[in-house]
Amino acid sequence: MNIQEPRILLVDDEKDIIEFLSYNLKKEGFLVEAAANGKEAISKAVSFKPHLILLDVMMPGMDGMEACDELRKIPELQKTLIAFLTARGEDYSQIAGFEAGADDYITKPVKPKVLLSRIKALLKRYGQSPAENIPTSDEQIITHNDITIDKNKYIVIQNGRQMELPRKEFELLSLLVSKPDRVFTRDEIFHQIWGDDVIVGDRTIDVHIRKLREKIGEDRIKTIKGVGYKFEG
Amino acid sequence: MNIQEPRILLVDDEKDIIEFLSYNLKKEGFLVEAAANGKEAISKAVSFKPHLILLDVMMPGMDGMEACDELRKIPELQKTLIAFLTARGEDYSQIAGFEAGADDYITKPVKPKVLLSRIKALLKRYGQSPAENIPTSDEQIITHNDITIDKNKYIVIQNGRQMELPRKEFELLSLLVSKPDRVFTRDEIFHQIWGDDVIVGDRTIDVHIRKLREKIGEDRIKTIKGVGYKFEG
DNA sequence: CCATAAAATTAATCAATTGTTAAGATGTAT
DNA sequence: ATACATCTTAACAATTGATTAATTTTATGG
Repeated sequence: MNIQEPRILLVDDEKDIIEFLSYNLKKEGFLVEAAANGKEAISKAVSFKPHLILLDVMMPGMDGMEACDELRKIPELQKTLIAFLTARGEDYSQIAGFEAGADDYITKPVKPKVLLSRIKALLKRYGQSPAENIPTSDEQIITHNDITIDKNKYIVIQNGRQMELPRKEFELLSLLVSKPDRVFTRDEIFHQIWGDDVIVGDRTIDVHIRKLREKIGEDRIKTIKGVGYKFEG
Repeated sequence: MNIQEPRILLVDDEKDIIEFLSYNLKKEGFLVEAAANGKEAISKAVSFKPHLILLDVMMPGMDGMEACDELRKIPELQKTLIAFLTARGEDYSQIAGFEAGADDYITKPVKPKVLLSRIKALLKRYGQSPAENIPTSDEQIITHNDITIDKNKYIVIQNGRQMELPRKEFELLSLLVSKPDRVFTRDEIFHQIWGDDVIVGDRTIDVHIRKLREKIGEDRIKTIKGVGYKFEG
């Protein structure tokens, strides 16, 4: 059986609460990440792909309800559960309308035991077995928009067109696509693909980038001058 | 639980005050060390690596402002918060300009409760609290009001509009936005962005500031003449 | 209110980084 | 061994970004 810990994303602006919850959840074997506000929550949710998001309703900036709205719009998070954390006695009137987006409510303060049973119930109820459709981190197949990279077969598929890339080009592309939009510095790239002790000239990377651009399209890999390259989604 | 207490370095030449503050802070669970003058402050800061330094402005020998200047040049203390302690009614004229480098002001005499809430607010605001242990992913995102800076993607988002800034401009903006309303002296800016050994003319910073203002709006970066710049929230 | 130093502005110049191309080196399969 | 693919390098071009220089504007203390 493919046992993988359920991933939980905590979103709360109060560090104390994050810490408290985090400690208790980790102790139970959950993988936990935290975000301090709505924006952070969204970006972390995308990368972390949690099974469950515990979302504080009242937060500065983008609050929990807005955040929930945004989260619900993200395709990859369609099956992700969202539970609202509300302070006891908090004005329910505005929250009520948002029942729609939330899978559960949990009132703070909450005892660890209660929290855990609620979470387990939630995960069980919706049969959210991680292996189902949520890509795991060590996945051998990376897909992003029109591009799919199969590290096992060593092939790249773009719009159904299958390509075989030379090793270096393949590794370079895999690296960039593994974190779309993230900038990889030249140093990082050297370190990842050539290793620490191989020394190659400055222009080597450019040439590989050049060939990749020829093959997958000129505008997919963006240069950030003085910094590095990134793959654009 | 493995919580690491925040470390606070007190710098004041009056023993009474040190004792008074020290007692109150320790009672709240902070780790406290003391120094009686600027030089001592610097050497203790290096070894103690405090999260926060409470710095008396008026001291014999190297005074608080000088000390602050020196402290800001030490790379390991880049994230350290510095709050000035000023005697009520102290000649503000010279201090005013020296908002530079300080993250907060506290006027003496100060009631323990007030001091504590100020300290907690500071630590919370800049996320230097002990709860920092929570594993953060490799995302470095600074958000302040309408502006979000994503260092991984090397982009700035303002009201949903995404911009790509050249390296120096990006770094300069990141620096200023990292501590809104805090004044950064030109010296500090040079140290942080150009490093110690690069020498460039005086007007270089102005030009970069100019370009930033063109891009993010004229009134976001404020000039404090004779001192430096700050990003306004 | 003026004198003065600091900062803003603008355009021009300079510097650094990356792009491009082709050739040669290295490796690999038949 | 030969042919082919891949990787790297070198030389130069192109581009972008950073800095300076010259001038005007602004802020501040006397």
